[in-house]
Amino acid sequence: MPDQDNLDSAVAELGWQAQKSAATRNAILDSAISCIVEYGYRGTTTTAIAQKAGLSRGAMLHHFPSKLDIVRGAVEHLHKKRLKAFRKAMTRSSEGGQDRVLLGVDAFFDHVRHPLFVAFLELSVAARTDPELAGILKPTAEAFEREWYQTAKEVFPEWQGRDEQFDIALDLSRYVMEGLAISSLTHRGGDRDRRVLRYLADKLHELRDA
Amino acid sequence: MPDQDNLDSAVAELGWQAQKSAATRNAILDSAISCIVEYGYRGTTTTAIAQKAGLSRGAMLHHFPSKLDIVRGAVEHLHKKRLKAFRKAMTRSSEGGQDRVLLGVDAFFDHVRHPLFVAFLELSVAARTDPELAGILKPTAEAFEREWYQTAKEVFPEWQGRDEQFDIALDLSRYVMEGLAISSLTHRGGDRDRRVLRYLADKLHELRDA
DNA sequence: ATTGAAACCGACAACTCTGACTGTTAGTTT
DNA sequence: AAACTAACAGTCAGAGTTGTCGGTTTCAAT
Repeated sequence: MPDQDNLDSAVAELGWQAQKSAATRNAILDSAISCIVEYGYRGTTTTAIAQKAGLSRGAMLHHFPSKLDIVRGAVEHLHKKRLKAFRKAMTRSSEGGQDRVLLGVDAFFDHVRHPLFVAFLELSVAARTDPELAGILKPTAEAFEREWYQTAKEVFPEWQGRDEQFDIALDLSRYVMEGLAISSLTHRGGDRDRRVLRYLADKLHELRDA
Repeated sequence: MPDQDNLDSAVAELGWQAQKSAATRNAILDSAISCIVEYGYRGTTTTAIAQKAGLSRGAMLHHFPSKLDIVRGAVEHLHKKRLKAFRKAMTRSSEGGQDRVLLGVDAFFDHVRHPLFVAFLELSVAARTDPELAGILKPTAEAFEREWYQTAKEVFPEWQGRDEQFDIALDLSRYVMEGLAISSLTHRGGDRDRRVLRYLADKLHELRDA
């Protein structure tokens, strides 16, 4: 056991190599997600990932033996990042003492316009015609949904006892948001989008109070 | 002018070759759309299109010199088919004398679960990272949206004078439906989806009557 | 019937991506 | 200090995709 607790505990605990390895792995996974956003899932090549991560293909294939290994890691990586970002945005919005519903809607809207959601959308669509990817994505996506639901329930405790309304509110919000997100891929609806969001917030209020 | 109006007017007007050419082109475009649904846009190869259309690659490339030409044709083809199917479903639903809103919601829901919508979704997502495809798809998608809106207005004349409510109703329906469609790619929500649709129909009634 | 054009077929070269391989440098252990 | 392991780089062959090209069959017109 190398237990010379003196200077850099991270170095001491992991060693330089292990630390560098972890950093490189992170860089690769970040690069993979970035490539998925920039080139699409099927357009993402190992060459591009390595290049954007700043190392050679050979080096990358040392950390992840095959492309599918990278994908596995990237999906997991994305899942964690997305959940963290969602939780952060939601709790932050719930702290502003004003209209919690409205803040939540805005935060959610930001969430589906974030590159991380684009990456997820890209993966979801690709998984439809790629069984291997589907096998990787499906469990993670289901886990995300469960944790997402749990988070929402924690952040909005004032809905307690209104379970059915809360479920409808969540589902409705989610579908509107995601529909909005994919529609914004082709068309740029500014005012009409805002109007729908306002209407949505209005209905959420009703669901909570009525 | 070969005007021997005797038996087959189509043959007489077009000639066997022209007729066969048109039929083959249709088969190719149908095959292309089918491949997009089955293999995804980036996974669609000219080999697969030709095979599914039942002719050789060489023959296909006689009708469409390049893959991009096929894509152009397929996008246009898809646009027409989708609009026709939508109009048909909507007018049919409006004829059933019962709850027109509910029938419309069901028809719309069927529409976004149809393979043609899947193909459109596939193209939309691919276009995000493919400028050439985007250049082809964007004008067509915009045209579809305009004609879709027009159709809806014709089919539901009882909303006349309630333009703002009607716009909200349409946008809301569309986003919920499309969000529902992409969510169904990963998860299979049966009851909860139905509940949201019921809620949606309820709100559409409100928008119309209130 | 023969000539021309259009539909159709198969083979080919150029390109790209992936995974496997060999070699090199840097850090760790004894 | 030596043996060992991990990180990294570059090259290679194989598979797949696209577009081009020459050749064959089928229809139309003179």
